[in-house]
Amino acid sequence: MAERAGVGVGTVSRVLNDSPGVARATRERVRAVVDELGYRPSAAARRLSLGRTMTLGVVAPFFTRPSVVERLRGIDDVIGDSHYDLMLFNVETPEQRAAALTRFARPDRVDGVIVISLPLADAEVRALGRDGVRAVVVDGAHRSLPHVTIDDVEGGRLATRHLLEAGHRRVAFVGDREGNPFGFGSSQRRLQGMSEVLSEAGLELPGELICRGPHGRAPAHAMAAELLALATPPTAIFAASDVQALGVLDAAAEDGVAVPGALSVIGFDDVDLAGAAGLTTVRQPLRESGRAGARLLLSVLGDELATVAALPAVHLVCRRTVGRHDG
Amino acid sequence: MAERAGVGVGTVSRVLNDSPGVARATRERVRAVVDELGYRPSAAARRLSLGRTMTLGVVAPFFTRPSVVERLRGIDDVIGDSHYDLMLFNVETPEQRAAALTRFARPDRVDGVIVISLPLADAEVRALGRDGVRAVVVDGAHRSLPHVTIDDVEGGRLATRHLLEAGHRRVAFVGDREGNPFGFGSSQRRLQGMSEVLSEAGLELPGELICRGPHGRAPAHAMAAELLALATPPTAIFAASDVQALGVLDAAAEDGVAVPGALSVIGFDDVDLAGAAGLTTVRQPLRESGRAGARLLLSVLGDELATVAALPAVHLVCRRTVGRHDG
DNA sequence: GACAGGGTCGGAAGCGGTTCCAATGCTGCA
DNA sequence: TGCAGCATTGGAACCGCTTCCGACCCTGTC
Repeated sequence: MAERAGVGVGTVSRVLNDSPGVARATRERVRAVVDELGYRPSAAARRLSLGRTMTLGVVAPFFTRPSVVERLRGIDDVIGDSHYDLMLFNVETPEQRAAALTRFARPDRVDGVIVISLPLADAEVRALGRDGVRAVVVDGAHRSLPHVTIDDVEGGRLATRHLLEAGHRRVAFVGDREGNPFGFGSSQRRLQGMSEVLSEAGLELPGELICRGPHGRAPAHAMAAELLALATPPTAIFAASDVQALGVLDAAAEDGVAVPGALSVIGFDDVDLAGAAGLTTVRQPLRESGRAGARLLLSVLGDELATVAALPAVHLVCRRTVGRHDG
Repeated sequence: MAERAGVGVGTVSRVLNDSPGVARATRERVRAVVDELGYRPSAAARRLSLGRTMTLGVVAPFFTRPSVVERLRGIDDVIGDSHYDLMLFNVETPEQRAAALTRFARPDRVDGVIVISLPLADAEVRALGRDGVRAVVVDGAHRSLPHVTIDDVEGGRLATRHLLEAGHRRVAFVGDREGNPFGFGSSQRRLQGMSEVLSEAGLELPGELICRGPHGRAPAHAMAAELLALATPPTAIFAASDVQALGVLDAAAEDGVAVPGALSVIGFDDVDLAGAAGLTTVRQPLRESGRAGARLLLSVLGDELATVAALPAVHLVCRRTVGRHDG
């Protein structure tokens, strides 16, 4: 913006930023020249000068999980309406995980990050704080970080009670491996809710009925196949996610086990896939959690006074994969 | 990086960028100090100085279409391994569409953009060129832009032939509205393939069997309901996307029309949902198209000599929604 | 021994904004 | 009429990096 408007650089800057202290006439003249020239200030220069990037990052085990996509939608709902740009960092390997924190989540790139489904170590959180990168966690928690989570334990209870009410007594669990670097404490907590309900009902949960492995449809398929091959196979399986429930369904189909006739299956999340597959599941507010996380980050950054509304509670969505069992 | 290493700023820069002209001893000394101090150069300053952002943008009607998510996966596969950051811009309204081009796709934010499923006007392409923002198009085409597309017409033929071979003679089409600002020439081209095959077979395609409306499951549901309410309803429906096919399935379920007994349905894309719903569909290489688009952009930017491999051709995936019709 | 020329290196300028401070012009009041 | 004080404005300094140019040191050559 050559000072073709006949004013100083300072004045142009003030006009563009709606800063006070510019006479109305001047302001209008500058504006006229600005859109006559189609002038757009350089975001790059602005970032350097301001020391803020006006960019927010999302770090997530991204495309491998439909639940994450749904959360991203929620995040975009909010960020899209703000003045921030949205940057993505996908994590699928330990190297990427490290890179996300050391190279991507830095103040010269982003003002803040939303971390999805990734447990953060204390040292990592400290590093973030030291660098001045604000962070919030979605589907996870850290003592010193704002976070949004759902009641996974309750979700586990809901699912299990539903199975029990349908008459099942021998139910198995298929979930994520504990303590993996990309984990999912959530899987473990869902199992916990399950255990609670089971033991309240005076039922056993033998180790052979607890399967944990890598996330994904195929691994779940394999685990379910083992369950079905047991001398006394379970009559119902609770999967810690819909994707895994689909894997269980695959195994049942392969073995010719009727669902819900011979085997009942219940999932968790209620992603689109679950609806299409007619899967009974525990619904968690995925998109809303993304929105809440984004709002949280904006408010931490001081950009929004907005209150972050409470998330809807988890609840059961009954479809066609749970049937009565009278044993 | 205070010049604690006892060298000038120029030297530090040269070391960090592996530029020549630095004595090996000096280079090593600087490197030592760098990681002793945990020093990281500021991306913001670098961008300003370089005049490049080392950031790539994706502009897409993002979260509303699972096919787009799949393409994004492919894009991330490639960009994640490059030196570029990935920025996202979601388009769902005409305002967002305009903003994407005037505010987001600018040289101070991104070096290049991948435009997905959005038809670009000549003026828009010119503006991009003038600003020096490189662009490639995925699922779309523009005379003067590199692009990756599949053979939609052939896909339409494939689907229709399959239906014809199953004995159907009265088949309908459910697709996207023509010429919408977020369109999808692809829908139209798929219809074209359908028409070709139909007329080669000496069959009619009356206007009442061609339904076009907004993209999405619900609108497709509504359109299919109208088709089913016809005096002589179609015995098969070709939907221009899986999402729309799902909507057709919804309508059938609502009306108690058996699929594939009384109605056959075939979709397009083969997204996860299709598999879960047992939908017969035409598979297009979504993820690969994302990868190809990203490679194309990198090569346009001169960052990659990589050849962009040809995409696999579209082909039929037969599942459970197409049945024989003997009329 | 003087000098040309290559290898290294230091640091000023420049990228394009924001912001702070000083300068200017007016207004109102004593 | 003189001056304090506010509104407005211009522009230097600065953000942290890259790059270009000039300086310096050494070597080899005649």
